Amino acid sequence: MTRPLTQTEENYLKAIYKANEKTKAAVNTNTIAAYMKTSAASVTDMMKKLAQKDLVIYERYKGARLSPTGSKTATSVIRKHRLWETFLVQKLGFSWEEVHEIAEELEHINSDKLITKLDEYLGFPKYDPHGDPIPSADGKFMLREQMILSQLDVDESGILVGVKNHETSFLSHLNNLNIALGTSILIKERSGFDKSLKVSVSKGAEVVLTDMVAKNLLIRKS
Amino acid sequence: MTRPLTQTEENYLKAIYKANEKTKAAVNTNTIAAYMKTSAASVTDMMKKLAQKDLVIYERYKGARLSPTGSKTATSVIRKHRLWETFLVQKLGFSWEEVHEIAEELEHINSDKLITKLDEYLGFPKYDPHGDPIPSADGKFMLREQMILSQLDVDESGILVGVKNHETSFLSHLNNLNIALGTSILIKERSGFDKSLKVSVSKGAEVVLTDMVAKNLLIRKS
DNA sequence: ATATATTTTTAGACAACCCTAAAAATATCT
DNA sequence: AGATATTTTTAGGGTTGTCTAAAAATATAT
Repeated sequence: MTRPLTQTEENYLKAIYKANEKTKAAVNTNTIAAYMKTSAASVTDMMKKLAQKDLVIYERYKGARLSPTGSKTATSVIRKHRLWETFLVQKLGFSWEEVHEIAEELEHINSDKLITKLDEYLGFPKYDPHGDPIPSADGKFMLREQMILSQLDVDESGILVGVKNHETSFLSHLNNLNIALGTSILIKERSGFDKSLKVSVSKGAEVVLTDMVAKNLLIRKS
Repeated sequence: MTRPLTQTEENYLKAIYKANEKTKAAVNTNTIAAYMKTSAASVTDMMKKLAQKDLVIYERYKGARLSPTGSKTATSVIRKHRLWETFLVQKLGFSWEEVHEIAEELEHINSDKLITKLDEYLGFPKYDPHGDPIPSADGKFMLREQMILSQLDVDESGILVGVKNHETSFLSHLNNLNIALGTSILIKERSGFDKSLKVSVSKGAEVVLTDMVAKNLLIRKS
């Protein structure tokens, strides 16, 4: 009788997943606490519990990594999150900065059939409204060539395929600049002083992007 | 700082709502316990808590009724449940006996905007896939003339507009008989012995309905 | 390498929701 | 009305997930 995980447990797994996506090294207690906006003590408690359920590999004072099962679970939650975000934007007409919070709730709904049907209904999307890849049912991510806008040279151009920052304020800022997924961006000038870029957006309006913005834009060179 | 209700609290309110829909009288502790599949002791605890939050009017040993706020909340949860059921059937292609459980989870997602947009996406449906009325955002139900199939006389006919029983087994039974919402049913014969009915379905096949089935079919006379 | 700072764990406690068993209140029967 | 049966509440306790404060382990600095 393996009972389903609680939302909290799923969120811890997701936090660990996101924290070590690249490194695969063990994640600190404090790092998890920051992700979860909770205390280190609570994290320790939860790591013991998740380790006992074989979802996490945990050594005291050394941090935690996901077990294969834990990793599969985390990926499945991310899949659900991104499919729901896609639904909210494509079908219900939400804008990309509104959907994260709602999807944080929807991702915990428990029904494989629901997700299978939702995926089908959406036409098996490979990327969500922020350009993040949607893992397939067996946990595989679609990878793509991408680079950060700040790495482009003057006179080079790219198409926006993703964003590294998902905060509402950042996404709204892009809305104001008329920058969305698929928008083409051509670098016109780079300031030697603060690295800010003058770019032309969709072969039209010229706008200035601070380096802080440019660092968060993922593009495919065009 | 009114924090949102927990799923459990919402489910208790829904249970009280359903238990006294007609009578409006106070609901027994044991009745609520049966609905919630929990112990009477737990119900007493919860009633104290809900009374303290002004969601329920509760007198010890006398049972509970919903306060205006409690009633509004219960109605809103029912609205969400029925809209999600409609979505699952109409958009994702679920069959009517599969959707209740999933909607039990979806009904607790917290976003007014989500429900507003879902309602619009579905074309402001007035009835869910079981024929139950979907309350409007301000809590009003669309009422309709309806009667129970067993009340019809021989040679009278009606259109199925709802079902009183929502169990999977009952709904599957209707599927097997080719009876769905909108199906027209004409009474051909009534047995004097066990009140079973011989009916013709959609002006075609003749089938026999036991009284137990006929009692659970809501029809509009045609 | 020893002291200091940081990180992590343990200890003890609280809130939400659940339980069983016993006590109290109410209802029913004769 | 008195006895019995039923319903409801109280008492005491368990689990999950949270917290703060103190103790223990590890890392850093001089």
